[in-house]
Amino acid sequence: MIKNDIALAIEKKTDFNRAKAMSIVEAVLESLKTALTGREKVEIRGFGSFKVVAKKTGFGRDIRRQKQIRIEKGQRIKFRPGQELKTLLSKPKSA
Amino acid sequence: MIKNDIALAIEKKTDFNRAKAMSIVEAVLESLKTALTGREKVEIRGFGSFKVVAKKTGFGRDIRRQKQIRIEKGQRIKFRPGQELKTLLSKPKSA
DNA sequence: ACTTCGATGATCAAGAACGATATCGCCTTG
DNA sequence: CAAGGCGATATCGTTCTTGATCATCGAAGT
Repeated sequence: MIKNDIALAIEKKTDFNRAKAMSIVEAVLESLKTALTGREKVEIRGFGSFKVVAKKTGFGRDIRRQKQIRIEKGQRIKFRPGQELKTLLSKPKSA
Repeated sequence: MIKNDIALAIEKKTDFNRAKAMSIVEAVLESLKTALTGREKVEIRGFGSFKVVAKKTGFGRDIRRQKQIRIEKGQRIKFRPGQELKTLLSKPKSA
């Protein structure tokens, strides 16, 4: 699924045209981006939650030279599915 | 940030009332849920991607009794932030 | 539809997360 | 506003994941 597919879904659920649906989808995504950029935790009941956590992993691998390389620490986004989503995933795909 | 906050953002970006904005947000989330439930990969450029992967972890811990417990295998959702989001997170919070 | 630019995949090592359950906080709803 | 239900947390072991880089596929835009 890509952004366009989501816009299509909105288009069906509302009376907007594709362009408008798309802009709405982007607005939602941008809201999430803004929140996460501010390192704010995003919690959506029934769907899941995004949390920004400091990452401590400090090593990586350079494939060309096959040697370890130092990696700067940074931020990571942790996504945890909510109960509903977990339940849905527990079912055999074609539920 | 919670669902209501996202609806607020939509409310500002459009001319909808809170209720309509909320229903739209839910429509977006439901689209994502549907896709993920079907084990479909969701890829949104600039934001991130969700991928459903089979988890093999098979052991856990019961806190009360402090003993190992068997854990059924299942599905996990992996979220990977896109380049834009990663870039934003690299900046010192109050960019 | 085509072009462009981004995302994925692979690798190796080390660090991190997940897993269940009980409790508390807090989001959600009437 | 109050009540209800869901989500987060902690524990400890095991497994997985990240991390960068290059090529390729695919998403997004024209």
